Amino acid sequence: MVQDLFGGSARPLVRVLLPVAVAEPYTYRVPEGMAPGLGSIVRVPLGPREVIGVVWAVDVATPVSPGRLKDLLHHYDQAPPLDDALRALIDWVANWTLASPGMVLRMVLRSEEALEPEAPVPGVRRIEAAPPPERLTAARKRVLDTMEDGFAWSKSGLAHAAGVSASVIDGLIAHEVLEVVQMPAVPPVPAPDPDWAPPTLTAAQQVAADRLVKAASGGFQTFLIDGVTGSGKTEVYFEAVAAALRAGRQALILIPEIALTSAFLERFERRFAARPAEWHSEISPKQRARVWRGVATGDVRVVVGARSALFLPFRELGLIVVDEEHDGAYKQDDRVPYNARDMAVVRGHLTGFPVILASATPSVESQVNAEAGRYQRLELPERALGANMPEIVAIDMRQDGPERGQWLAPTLRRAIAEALADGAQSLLFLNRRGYAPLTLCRSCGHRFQCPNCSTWLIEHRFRGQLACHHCGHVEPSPDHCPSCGGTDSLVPCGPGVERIAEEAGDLFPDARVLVLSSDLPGGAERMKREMKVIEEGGADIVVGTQLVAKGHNFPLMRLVGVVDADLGLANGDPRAAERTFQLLAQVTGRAGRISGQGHGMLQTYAPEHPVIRALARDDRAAFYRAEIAARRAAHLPPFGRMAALIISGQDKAAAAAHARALALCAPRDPALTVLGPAEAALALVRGRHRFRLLAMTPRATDLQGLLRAWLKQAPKPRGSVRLQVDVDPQSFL
DNA sequence: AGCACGCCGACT
DNA sequence: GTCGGCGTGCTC
Repeated sequence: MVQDLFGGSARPLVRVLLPVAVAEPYTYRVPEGMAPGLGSIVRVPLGPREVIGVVWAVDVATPVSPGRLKDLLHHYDQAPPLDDALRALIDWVANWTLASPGMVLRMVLRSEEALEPEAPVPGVRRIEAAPPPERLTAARKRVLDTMEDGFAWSKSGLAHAAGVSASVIDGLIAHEVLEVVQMPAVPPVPAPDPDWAPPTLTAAQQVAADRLVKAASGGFQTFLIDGVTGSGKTEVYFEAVAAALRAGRQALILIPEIALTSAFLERFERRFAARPAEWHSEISPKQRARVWRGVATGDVRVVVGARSALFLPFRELGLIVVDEEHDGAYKQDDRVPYNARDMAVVRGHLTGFPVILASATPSVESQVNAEAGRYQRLELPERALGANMPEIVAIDMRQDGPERGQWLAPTLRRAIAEALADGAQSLLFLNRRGYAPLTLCRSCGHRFQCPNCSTWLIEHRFRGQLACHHCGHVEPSPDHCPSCGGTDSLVPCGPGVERIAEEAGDLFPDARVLVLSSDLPGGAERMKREMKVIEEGGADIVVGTQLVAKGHNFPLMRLVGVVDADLGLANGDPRAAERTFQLLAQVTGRAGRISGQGHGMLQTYAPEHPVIRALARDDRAAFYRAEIAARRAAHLPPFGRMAALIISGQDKAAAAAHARALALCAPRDPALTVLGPAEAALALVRGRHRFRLLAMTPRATDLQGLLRAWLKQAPKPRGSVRLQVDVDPQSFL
């Protein structure tokens, strides 16, 4: 207690971080009888409303005039405080992403409900002293028989178990045979058993698993499990999870897609006899609160979740696994722009536990980190179960292309025919939805364009529509040209999956052809059904977009034909080659995954491109060598830093002035090249409200410092300014 | 006049 | 992030 000038006792002050986009924590008075410590979760007044926040510093001097100070409203003393390591992570991530710490805290405090203990569930129990009811009907007898064990039951659970309706139970309560009691809330998930079903591992898997198990009880270390499709990475890191559990620690497994969780959870259950807790954007508020609470108290031992699970308040986290670490879904682009893969490594470093990254096609960043010795590489070069990797060949479309208006090369057609003859499945992969990406008028040259965007409209023949894949605009398919009025003059240009399916149907009229594309009517349910149909051999030829690349195993798939392997290589994204390589490796890896009898064909006009050559020669190392050299030469990530300054708002003149300011400050650093102010200015002239500047420098600290200083001194434009830095932080740990 | 909307600054 | 205040412009 501090004596103030007037001899009265001044209340101690604390700084509270609020889930609000302000630069620093705010100061509040601690009222009598409240004793929050570092990390305590509190409720405070903020302007006209109340918000929750976390105590970031205690016993501080007031930075604002005492007259403005307000009192803490409440201390959530039932909720465990955020520990030092988690608070350090919040500050670290805020500093790294240039977001306000409050916005990072917001990702931690995702469930206000979780701060109060879970309300007990009302249940019913037999009143022991009470005799059976006078009229013991069959239904009533079933209820009492079910309750022989003497335990309390939930009403609905009891009704279900006894096969009666809830009114029978209400009747027994009214007759004072049963009483209503408060049952403690059920734990969110049962505890997993690390020794339930240990797998039989191959020699290579065993070597990797042994190293992980050894590291599991130790401090920070990052592993990269670099294993081909089907090599059994999951079994290997499950052993690390088991070791963490045995050591009394919690484990977190991050996976990229929500859509894949259910299959993954089942797999986990087979190994550990219990489902892990689930965490992603779709879970119900109640379950979210349960998992959050359970993670904080230690009742939940393993969480499987999407990137946001990284910010859960684990009590004794001892391992993070990042599965498919190369996946773009780990990046968040809005609010706090972070990559959960990198922040997982940061969390492991701050708390002191191992982190495992796993992929069949690791990101270039992780390959470089492994080469530099920052990550321990664990290689699984062969498929488990003795299956062979598919043989991949490139088809040079300049020499072996089909006739005009057709898209499947003769070599690929022969391979499909062979697969059909053997009763095996083929997958034709084309990452383009719809029938044709462009519709053209042959007589006047009119091209159908989106009224909102500057892109072409994609024909969807099954639906009879033209659609814009950027904004969702749709219009009915035209029967004449709106420009010259010509009928019969409209021609579709280029293929989409629908058109490939049509061609396959024409070539093989007896084959059952099935299209898999994310825009199929019927939603997730239909998709599940279709996947099952394929799995059970109900289709001969599957034509699919990107979604066939992930998750699902097709046991009968023998041939994978990539219709346009060059698609995606040409766009200006610095990661275009890497992404294409990863996608095509994943897709062709679907072939013969179970049978070991598979092959892939890549239709290409650029057979000498490093991506195509690496895939066709089954020489992944060659791809990474070429890509790493190219990145190094161009100062691209992970050697250069790529940042995007996004200025959004209505005031074009102010935003344009900012673009010029950045362009002007760039030459001060000879290593900094600013690409894009001209494009950005152009976008502004065209009336867009957003643009990007891409800036690159070999040293991230330079770029960050430069941009931060510039953001501080520059006049604030109307609208908002957001800075996004896309850089792998390993070199700063 | 009445209000819908967008912008902007404050929030301890 | 969220709120209230305020100016602008449109409608009853």
